[in-house]
Amino acid sequence: MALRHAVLAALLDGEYSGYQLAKAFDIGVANFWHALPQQLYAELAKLEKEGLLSGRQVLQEGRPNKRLFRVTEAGRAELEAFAETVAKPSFIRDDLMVKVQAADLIGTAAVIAQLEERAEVSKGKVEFLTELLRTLRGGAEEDEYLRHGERIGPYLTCLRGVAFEQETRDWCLRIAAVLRARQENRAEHA
Amino acid sequence: MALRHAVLAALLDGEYSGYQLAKAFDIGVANFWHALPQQLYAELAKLEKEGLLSGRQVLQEGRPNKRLFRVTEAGRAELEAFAETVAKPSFIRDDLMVKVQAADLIGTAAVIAQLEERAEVSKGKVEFLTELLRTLRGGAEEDEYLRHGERIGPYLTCLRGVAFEQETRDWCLRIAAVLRARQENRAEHA
DNA sequence: TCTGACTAGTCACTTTCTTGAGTATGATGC
DNA sequence: GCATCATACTCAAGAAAGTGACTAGTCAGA
Repeated sequence: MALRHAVLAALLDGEYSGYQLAKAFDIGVANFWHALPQQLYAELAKLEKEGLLSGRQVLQEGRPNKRLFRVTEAGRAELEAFAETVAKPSFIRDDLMVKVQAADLIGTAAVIAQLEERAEVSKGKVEFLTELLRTLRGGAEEDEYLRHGERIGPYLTCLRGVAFEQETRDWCLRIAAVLRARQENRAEHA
Repeated sequence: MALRHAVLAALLDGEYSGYQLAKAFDIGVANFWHALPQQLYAELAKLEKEGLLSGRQVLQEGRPNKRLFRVTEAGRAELEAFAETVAKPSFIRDDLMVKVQAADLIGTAAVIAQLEERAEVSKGKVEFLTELLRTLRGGAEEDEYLRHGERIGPYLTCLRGVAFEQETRDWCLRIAAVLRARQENRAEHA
């Protein structure tokens, strides 16, 4: 049971449909939790059945109807209890790093290309998240916002997201350069 | 199919038993792939059956016998093919960040304590990994090692691990301070 | 002498995740 | 005019991962 808490935490900020929640997971929540839309729909249904969320149907014209969910008092209590439990260590899985681990014993050309591609993606995310941070804090300075803003949770996780993506970008570029240099070096000595 | 490649990449550095592999996963591989011993044993068996690994029994005295595995030519080819496929985006899950996301709508005392605890853990990892890096590069300077070292894959992923843990530590301490300040602020105005 | 940690695994069960497809409507772009 | 994208989901099957318990001998320390 783990996704449930990520969903509850994401829904604290308002009423969302499964579809909107999936978007939110792509944008902000992705900084600390990865999940596919199908999982979210399933989890929402389960949480509603358990009374941690309440859903209501919203009829729409010109587009499909939707169900909006909000966290119930029981849901909030569940999160509260979760916050007290010991946190598991953070969990990472990254294909690209597996490839880098193997790098000198397999061909590196493809890996270099992928590192540079990932660096580009991360750069895009940094820009996007930086903009998102600006939006979240409104006109305020960061320090001011962190001291007196009402809802800083999403801002804080987003800060971490920016740092992570920045790190990713730097690392990818550095490693790509290292591998490229070795490739050239080998070519010279061949 | 994903753990298999992490296992193959980890085994490139020599012959390991399942038990040793589990250790390796705790130390270096944990920087990019998380897996439990039971999964590893199961995966080793599967990979052997498919011919990507070959295992041999080693009889021991004073302790249980063990099976050592090495990557076969087919295994290397599999990794080679894997390196060419597009890498999935990195996959993160972190309980602690879920708690921070919810932070201002639930009690923060426990979260602050956990942030500080995690910061300590990360500090320990930074120290450990920094030492590991020193060992890996022998007496050489980093630049020199990266240019001419024979096997730099594990070093490169380890570099990333250090950066990640350092980042984690900084973030945890900063967020803990922010949350603490808000707590005190509220107490004053109450 | 007993406890607990280390080595070296195995087995069974359950939950979770991923993959891939299907449904339906409206708007937007070429 | 057709294709594709956006909204808004649902379903099923299969692969992967996680949980917990169990075996069994050795060695070090209280």
